[in-house]
Amino acid sequence: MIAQVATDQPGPATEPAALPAPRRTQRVSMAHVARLAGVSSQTVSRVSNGHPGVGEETRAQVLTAMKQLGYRPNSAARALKRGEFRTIGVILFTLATTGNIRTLEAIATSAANEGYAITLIPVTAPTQDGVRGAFTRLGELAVDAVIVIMEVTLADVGVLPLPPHVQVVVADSNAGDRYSVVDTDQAGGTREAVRHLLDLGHRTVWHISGPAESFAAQRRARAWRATLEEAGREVPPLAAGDWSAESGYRAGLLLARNPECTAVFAANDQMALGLLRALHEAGRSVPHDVSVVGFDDIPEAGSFPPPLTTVHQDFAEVGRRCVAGVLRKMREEHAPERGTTLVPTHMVIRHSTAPPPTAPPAPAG
Amino acid sequence: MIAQVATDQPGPATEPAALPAPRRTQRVSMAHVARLAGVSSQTVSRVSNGHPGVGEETRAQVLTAMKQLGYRPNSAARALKRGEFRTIGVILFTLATTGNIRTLEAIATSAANEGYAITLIPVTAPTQDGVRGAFTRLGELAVDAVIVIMEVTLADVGVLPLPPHVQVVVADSNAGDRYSVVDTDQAGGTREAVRHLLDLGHRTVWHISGPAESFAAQRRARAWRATLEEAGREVPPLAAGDWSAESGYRAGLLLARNPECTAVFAANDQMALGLLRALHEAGRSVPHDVSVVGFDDIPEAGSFPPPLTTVHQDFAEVGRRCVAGVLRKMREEHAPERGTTLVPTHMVIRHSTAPPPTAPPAPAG
DNA sequence: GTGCGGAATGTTTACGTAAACATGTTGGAT
DNA sequence: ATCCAACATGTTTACGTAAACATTCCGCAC
Repeated sequence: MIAQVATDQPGPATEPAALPAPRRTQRVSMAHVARLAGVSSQTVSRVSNGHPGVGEETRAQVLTAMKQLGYRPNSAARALKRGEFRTIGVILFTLATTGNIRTLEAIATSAANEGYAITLIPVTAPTQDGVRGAFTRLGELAVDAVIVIMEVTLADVGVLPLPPHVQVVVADSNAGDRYSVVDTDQAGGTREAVRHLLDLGHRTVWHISGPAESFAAQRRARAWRATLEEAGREVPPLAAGDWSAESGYRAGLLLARNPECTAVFAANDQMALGLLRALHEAGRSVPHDVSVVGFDDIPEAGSFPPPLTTVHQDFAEVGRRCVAGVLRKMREEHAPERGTTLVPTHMVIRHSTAPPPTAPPAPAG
Repeated sequence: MIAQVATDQPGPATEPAALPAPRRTQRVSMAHVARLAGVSSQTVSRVSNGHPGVGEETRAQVLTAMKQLGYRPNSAARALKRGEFRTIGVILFTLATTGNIRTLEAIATSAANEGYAITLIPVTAPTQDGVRGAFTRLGELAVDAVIVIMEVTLADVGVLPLPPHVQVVVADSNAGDRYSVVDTDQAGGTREAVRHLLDLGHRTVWHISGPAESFAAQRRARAWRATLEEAGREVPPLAAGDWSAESGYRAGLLLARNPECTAVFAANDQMALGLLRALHEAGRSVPHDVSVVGFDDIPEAGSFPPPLTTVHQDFAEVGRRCVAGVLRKMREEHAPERGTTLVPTHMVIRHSTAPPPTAPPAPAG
């Protein structure tokens, strides 16, 4: 039963001349190491896991044998025995948006710090089938817990069909009543942005929103409206974008024609970029004629013409909290806690905002 | 031995009132399904894997039992038995660059199509320790093959310390003599870009390069130089950037002061954006005074002021080829093929390029 | 000297699945 | 009536690991 091996000792650069031996079954197992070291496989296991109760000399022998054979623990067997994979699945709909990417990166980093690996489960279509497919695969996947980055309202799904026994944390969603949700404080950030423009003396603030299906876009638009209403300002018609710079440009072309419009809050930096181009082409200077605020603070924002005032999101913190949350849930087993955790934002003021052309020194009336 | 279960039947919404039963061991196995369906576990296995030779009626019974118990195959056991995980590991150094992200996305998509999942292995530091750490984890990870996205020269590593029995494909590297490498045709794309500017009548082309450690940056810079030399043009001093828009801006401030400089090739679109801002601030109009070409064709490029002429990379194709390559290697076992596959680029001509101010109708002399 | 505790190591077993092999059952050809 | 395919299903076993339990050996207290 142990025979098969031999062939494969990964010795130092013994390039096999012509036909390499038939491979496949020749993984080195504890049994091989044990045989070579002249001990039982249990002892190898103990050494491999750093358990105490192994003699100094024996341990050294085993270590040598392991190195010599190039032994690698078999994670499948290990997972089977232990009942856990030390892996977190991440379900997301696209890697095309800045937010998702940065959240993913942060999740990967924090997970790595905790000794967990990340398995990516892309969902092709944001439909019931798409999600169901992802979760079906997921159910069979080597994963202990799942983080769903669900930035979009599902076309035809009310509830996520989650597999049993897998803990879930959702980033960027409104499912706080059903799952644990970690999200950026969209409302807070938006409020800051709008207030900043109002405080500069603008009568009101226009808005280019993200796509209607996006939770973040919805929340930013709602908070924009609410902030204006609270301040007793007129709420101008909303320009609907789709996150892309191109859509910001198109919205900007309209806005640029309206001399009333002196302050615009774009729901993300890319659309702000498109807006900037539209304003530039229309001959309206930023920030002298029109002030612009974005959202996200992408790395390029500081190099826009002109450098963009925007709302900075702490994606790293979102990632950290997602991982922490999911691990806590795993360990505590019970109490499938729900509710939403908000990660605060802060404004980065650069050169795309200024008082309006006819700057009234006191708050307008 | 089968006892443990019972507690957990995920029946339709039977919300347990107060304390949920102690969990952990109660995963539903084939044995449970078999018992409920009144068959042997082997029959369950056959149904689960869609093997033939199971009676219609029996199959239906088993299916019912599976649904009723919420059975999920245990991937650890499956992997252990089959000797494969149906998972590909992806090692990368950062998710901060457009190229990496888009390649990753493409890899994830193609892998999913092939029924493979993706495990992310971020390397924190591009040093020997960092890489070694990643590969150590990797060795214990549930992965059948690895794709390395190595866009950067390792500070202190000559050769990748790869674990045995794991097939590898490298994206974006110069390790073609050691591994299979899939890369964008950097040289071809650069040549096109430079020739485009030359053909418009510019005497020569300036270059803002990426960071020195980046393979792609190296290759783009080299091809730029080579193309100019082939055409017998003067090679202006190279401006070194670091991919960021900010660095493009800094380089642009210098370039803008030089009236000789009428055409610039930036090694990526972000730097081109910074350059655009610098030129704009310096009062030099694009494309009338200066022509600019970027590289990558990021989604925003079409919305730059002005829309950027750039070299489009087919990241999806890179991803597809990486996955295809690594799977082929796995299946064919033998012949660890090496060499580099190049994915072609194509130019996207927008509005940032035009003939030079003093447009000579014939090729300049 | 006897016995007992504890350290070092070995043996058994189970994790859940699926290949390989074994058994049983049916119906059609002879 | 008999026998043998062909099919449906059951039984055994192994994958590599690690917990639980068993054994051996030593030294020290009495």
